Amino acid sequence: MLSERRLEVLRAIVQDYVGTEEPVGSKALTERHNLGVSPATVRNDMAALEDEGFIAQPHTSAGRIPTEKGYRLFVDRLAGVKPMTAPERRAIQNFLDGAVDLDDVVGRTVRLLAQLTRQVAVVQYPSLTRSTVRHVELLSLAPARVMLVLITDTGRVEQRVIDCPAPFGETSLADLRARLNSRVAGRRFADVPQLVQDLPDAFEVEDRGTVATVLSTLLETLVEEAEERLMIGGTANLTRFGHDFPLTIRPVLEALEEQVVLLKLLGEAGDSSMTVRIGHENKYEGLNSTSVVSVGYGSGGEAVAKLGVVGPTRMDYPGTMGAVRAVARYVGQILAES
Amino acid sequence: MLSERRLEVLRAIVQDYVGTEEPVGSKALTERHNLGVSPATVRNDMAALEDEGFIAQPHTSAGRIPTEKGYRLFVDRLAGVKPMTAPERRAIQNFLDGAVDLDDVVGRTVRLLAQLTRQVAVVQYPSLTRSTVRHVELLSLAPARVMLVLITDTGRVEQRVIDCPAPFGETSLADLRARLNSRVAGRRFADVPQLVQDLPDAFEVEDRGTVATVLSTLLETLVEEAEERLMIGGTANLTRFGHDFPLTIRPVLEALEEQVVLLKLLGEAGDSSMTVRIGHENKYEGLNSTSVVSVGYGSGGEAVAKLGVVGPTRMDYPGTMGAVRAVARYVGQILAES
DNA sequence: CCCTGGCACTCTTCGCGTGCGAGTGCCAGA
DNA sequence: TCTGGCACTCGCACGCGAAGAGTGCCAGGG
Repeated sequence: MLSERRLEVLRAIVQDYVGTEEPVGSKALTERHNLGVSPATVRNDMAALEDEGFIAQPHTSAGRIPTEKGYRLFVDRLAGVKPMTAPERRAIQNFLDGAVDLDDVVGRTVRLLAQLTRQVAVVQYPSLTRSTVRHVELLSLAPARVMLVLITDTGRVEQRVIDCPAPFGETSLADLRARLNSRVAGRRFADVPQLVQDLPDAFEVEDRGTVATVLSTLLETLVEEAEERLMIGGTANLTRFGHDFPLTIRPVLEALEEQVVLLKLLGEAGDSSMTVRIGHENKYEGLNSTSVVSVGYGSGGEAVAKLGVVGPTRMDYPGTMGAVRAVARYVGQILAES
Repeated sequence: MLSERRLEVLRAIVQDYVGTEEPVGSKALTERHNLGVSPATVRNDMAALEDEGFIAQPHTSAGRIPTEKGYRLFVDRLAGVKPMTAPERRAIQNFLDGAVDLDDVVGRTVRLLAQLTRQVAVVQYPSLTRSTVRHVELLSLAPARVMLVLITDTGRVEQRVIDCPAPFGETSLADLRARLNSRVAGRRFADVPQLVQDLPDAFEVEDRGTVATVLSTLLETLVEEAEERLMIGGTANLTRFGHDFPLTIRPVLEALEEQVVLLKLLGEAGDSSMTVRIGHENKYEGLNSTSVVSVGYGSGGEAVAKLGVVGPTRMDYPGTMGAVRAVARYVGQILAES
């Protein structure tokens, strides 16, 4: 078991290393933090911490740097979430408030997050599966051609053009539109299939084929578009990554281009609560030298999507977590308002 | 005036340097290309080329590398466009043929181009200034809250939530919807402002404020929508850039995130014909160490947008130009089909 | 039992001098 | 106008030594 002071030493090491990016030695530690003990004592503690695998030496005559296990302990037990200052919060709110539509909200969020954390930001579009239907619109383009427009409560809009098996009158269309909306408006996507199951029965025989086509297109759209989208930004911050550039940065850029990888990454990260994945805790090996801080955000109490940042394992965890949490909150508010 | 052989020497220098990334000396040149003359002669030619500013020496005892002026001459007079091989062309076509919608076409194009050229690819979405309005939908969310949904003939959908100055009844809403659509459906974006100008006059006094608000939001949306979008990809290829990483790569990443910069860049590049901008020919200084190869593409004879790649000035110009041209052609075909 | 000061030891880093080699410029001759 | 020869310049890799940072260990004191 590690004594209180040893944990304190670990915290000090992490903080210093994150600040300076250089291995930290016992003497420097006692000077920068008043631990109340001598360098020699700190050395003993460091030896113990190294035995436990929380810190390591790059080479024999260098100071210590935290291991992934060390960061893990730091995040779990030693560090809180650093709250944003009032001006920062105001700035966040102001910046997000100007958004005109969902794309804009996501775009602003990603820029904001990248700027606040000085790292790469990733923002997932509100998921369709967890959204509710605000409205379904049907437009007649031609006698046997209908456009289906699906609008979610988070502001996402999807549309499809449907070729009907038979001409479909305006009145039937209006009827279908009304019935459809009365059933699904305000309901969750997941529930839609059951809700519309028996809908064709309410129509004349000659219209049933068209109604069925429209419904199946609707369901199809729900499935297809449930496929998540996301936006990334702040890749220029990758240049602050480290010294051994090409090797570190390349796989990260590759991972960032593989949206599938990122979506899986965000998906794996628990529920809506804040998740920190450090180094090899990330399954995708291109991201083994990075940490990912993510959190769910949503318009109501429940998360509709995730956002987060990707940065070096050596990152300012409390600050990053604070920024991520704050941004998620305000984005949730913005979405709830619209 | 430069003799034929000297141009030949320049071409050889560019080719070798692009291949090896190392300054090329007179001896190596005579060995790798059979110029039919001795190294000493080549040295004289090199001295002349250097006097003219086409090549330079990094340091006294090193070989020569092309200057931007040298690349310019190479591109203008010494190099053709290397055509794609038949298998390559087939691969391009196959890859693009699978696209299901516009987003997919652009996404595939950007990936393809990045892969073919091993550089950063930029693809602009087809310009919307020539688009027409397919339908305008108005939905009542609350007594004084309306959602505007705009659908274009290219399949793009934009929506805005509008807070009305006064409550707006369902019948008024239906009236506005009908009048609006009868005027603007099928018309070009550019014509919409005049078409709706006198629309408020047709309504009761108490509704005019709301109608005006809706219209101004519509016009605003049209303007925003017409603003071009683009997609980039292959940023991981930036790692192949050179040795002095952080300094070179950072401004490029920053430029790539500034879509405005890129749009301007593509916009400046002449009409639809292939344009090559080398180093400082790019106005934006973050891209001063890069070359941009771009070309217009379109479904018919006319270009609707541009695409291209951003790479180091030391790039394989003939190959890159060949790939860019080929991809642009096939994308044009795909768009024409759909 | 834990903390402390001291001390010897280990490595990395940096500066410096040297030799090597690639590449050049110039010149005289064909 | 081209060619071979030759002296010259420099960047770079290498080896060496000094400096410095940091450690581990040990004996002594609270």
